[in-house]
Amino acid sequence: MNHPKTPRVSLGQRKTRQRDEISEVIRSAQGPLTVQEIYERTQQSVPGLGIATVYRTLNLLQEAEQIQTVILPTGETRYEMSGLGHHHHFHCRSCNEVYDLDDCPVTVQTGAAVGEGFVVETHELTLYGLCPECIEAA
Amino acid sequence: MNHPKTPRVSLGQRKTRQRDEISEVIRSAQGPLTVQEIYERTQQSVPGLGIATVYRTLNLLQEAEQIQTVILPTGETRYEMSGLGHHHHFHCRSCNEVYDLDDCPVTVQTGAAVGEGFVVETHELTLYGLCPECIEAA
DNA sequence: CTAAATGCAAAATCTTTGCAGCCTC
DNA sequence: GAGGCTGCAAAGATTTTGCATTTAG
Repeated sequence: MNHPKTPRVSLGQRKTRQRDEISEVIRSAQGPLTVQEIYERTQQSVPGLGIATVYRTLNLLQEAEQIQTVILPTGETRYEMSGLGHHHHFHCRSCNEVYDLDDCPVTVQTGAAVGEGFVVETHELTLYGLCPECIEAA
Repeated sequence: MNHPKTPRVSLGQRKTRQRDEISEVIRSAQGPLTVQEIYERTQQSVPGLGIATVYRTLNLLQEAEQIQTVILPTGETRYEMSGLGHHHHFHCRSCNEVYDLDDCPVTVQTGAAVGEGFVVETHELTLYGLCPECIEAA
């Protein structure tokens, strides 16, 4: 019996500086970030990192359910780590910063709010206003 | 004194079939429509109407505050007539149809939900689930 | 070494804009 | 008629993809 070269069936992904840094930037943020923010922040530790790599990595992390997309009612797309549980966001209209909310102020009276026959499974909420820093600065 | 030709200062916009139809399509919808939906529906009464005209008219109507943009948490941009008052939307995850809600199930406890120092001025809510037709079809 | 990951640039989307001809007013 | 409006096509903006090269394992 001969020794067939073990066919390396490596399905796993590789660990790279780029991916590590992109993950880290998202993980250490206090709220969801835009692609541009992620791109700019990763430049500091991994100069030359391409925007395509950011997009590719974001899609990967999303499929791996390590991060999730947050699309604000303004149309702005942002990314944050998943596993934060049910929560919503506060969007400061002055500095544009987005904060995570701990509480959910929504109580959905299933039929009432919509009309008979609708089944509400989930909801998305975004609050707008001014954050403490912008109020102070005003 | 001579008679200078009265300079026609017509700042107003003109009434055209295209604009009429785009307005009408939005006004007669039961919920916010996508650009494609508006485009397709107008083709029926005004064949040849270009997509650029749809975009231009949507921007016009928006500046005139006759319609407003609705961006769903999926990233889908839709348009609906304004003057509907404070309301939210129900998005059917099966047929993708969007319905207007009459009731607002959100009671924001200003400080509580966010933390001290935040001032909540407004909010956006989208409910997800199944509409009556899709439940029936299931 | 081998194949996955990267960076660059080209391609694919979606939306806006320039321009010649058309149509309101 | 004059100037706004339209349709077409080109230009932007954003995200994805192809490919040669680099790099992790």
